[in-house]
Amino acid sequence: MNNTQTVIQHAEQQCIAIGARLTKKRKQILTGLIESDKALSAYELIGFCKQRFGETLPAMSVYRILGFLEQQHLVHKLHLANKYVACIHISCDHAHAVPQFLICRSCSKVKEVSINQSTISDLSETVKNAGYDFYSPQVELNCLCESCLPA
Amino acid sequence: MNNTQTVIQHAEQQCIAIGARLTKKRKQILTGLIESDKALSAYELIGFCKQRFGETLPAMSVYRILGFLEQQHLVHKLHLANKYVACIHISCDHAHAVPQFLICRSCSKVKEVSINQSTISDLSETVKNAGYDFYSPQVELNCLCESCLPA
DNA sequence: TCACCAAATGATACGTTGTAACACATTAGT
DNA sequence: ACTAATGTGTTACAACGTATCATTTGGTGA
Repeated sequence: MNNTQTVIQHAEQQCIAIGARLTKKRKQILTGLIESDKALSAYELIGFCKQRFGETLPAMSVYRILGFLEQQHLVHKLHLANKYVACIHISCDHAHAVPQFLICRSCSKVKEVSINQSTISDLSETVKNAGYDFYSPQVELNCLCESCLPA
Repeated sequence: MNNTQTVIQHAEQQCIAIGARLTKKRKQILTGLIESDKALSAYELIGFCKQRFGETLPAMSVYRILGFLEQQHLVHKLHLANKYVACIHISCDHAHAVPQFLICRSCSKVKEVSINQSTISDLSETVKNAGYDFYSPQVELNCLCESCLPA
C-alpha cells in the first residue's frame, strides 16, 4: 500500500468520525492534490481526474468538492494563488496550528511550514493594535523555491 | 488645496524625477485609490472614473495604468483580494520597508501597517530555512476591521 | 513648424476563475 | 421499496485578466 492510500484512509476515517462521506469523486480530487507536490487550480484538477481516472468532472462539482474538503481540513485554499493543496497533517493526530505556506510563484510548489509561535504572536499583536481581528489566521508568502531560484 | 492634490503632486514629482509621465488618466486612477480609503478592483476603478470624470476607460488601459503605478511604487496590488490600494508613503521621503497589509474581508478596508522588524526577520529566517526566497516580500493578512467585527 | 518616433491609450477577442439556479442521481434509514 | 437528504450534473453567467493589433498623443530634432 503506497503512501497516498494511507493518507486517503486516514482522511476517510476522519470523515466517518463526524458522519461525513468521502465519496469516490472526493477521493479522486484529494488524490490529485496528494500526489502532486504542488498547488493545483480547480481546472487543473479537472484535467487530472480526466487523465488519471477518465472522469470528466464539471467545474461546479470540483469547487463543491474542494469546499467540502476544506471544511474537513483536508485541503487548504491558497488565496494568493487561487490554488489548492492537500494538508500535510492529514495523517497526524495533533491539532492544527495556524497554517503557513510558502508558495513558489514560478512553479506553484508549496511548502507548508511552521513559523515560530512567537512570530505568530507578534503578528496577532500587530493586528490587534490596528483594531483588526484575524478572519482566517493563515499566512501565505510569495516566494521562489530552490529549483526556481536564479542561479 | 486638499490632501489628494498634495499627494498627486508628490507623485508627479517622483515620476518626473525618473523621466516618467503621470498622465491625466494615470492621475485619475491614482485619485480614485487615494480618495477611497479601501481597496478597489480594476473594474471598480473603471466605475469611479466614469462617475467622477466622465471617462470611460477600457479594462486593458486600467490594468496597464495600475501596472505603471505599481512600478512607481505609488500603488500596491493586494493579491489576496485582487484589488489595489494607494501607497500611504507617497508623500514621505523615507524609503519603503516591507509592505504589510491588513485586509478586511467584509468591506475591503485596508490598513497598511508596520510589523516589527524582528518579526519580519523571523519570517525571512523561516523562508530561508525552507530553502525558499522571497519573491515579493509583502505580507497580507485576511482580517475583519473594527466596523465589521461581530458585536 | 513640421515630420517623426516613442510612449500611451483604445478596441476586440479571448482565457481563467468562480458562482447561481435548477435538474437529476445516489445514498441511508425506515 | 419509499422517502428525505445528500451529492452531482447542466447551463448560463459574472468578474478578473491578458494577447494582439490599431490608434492617438507628446516630445524631439531637422
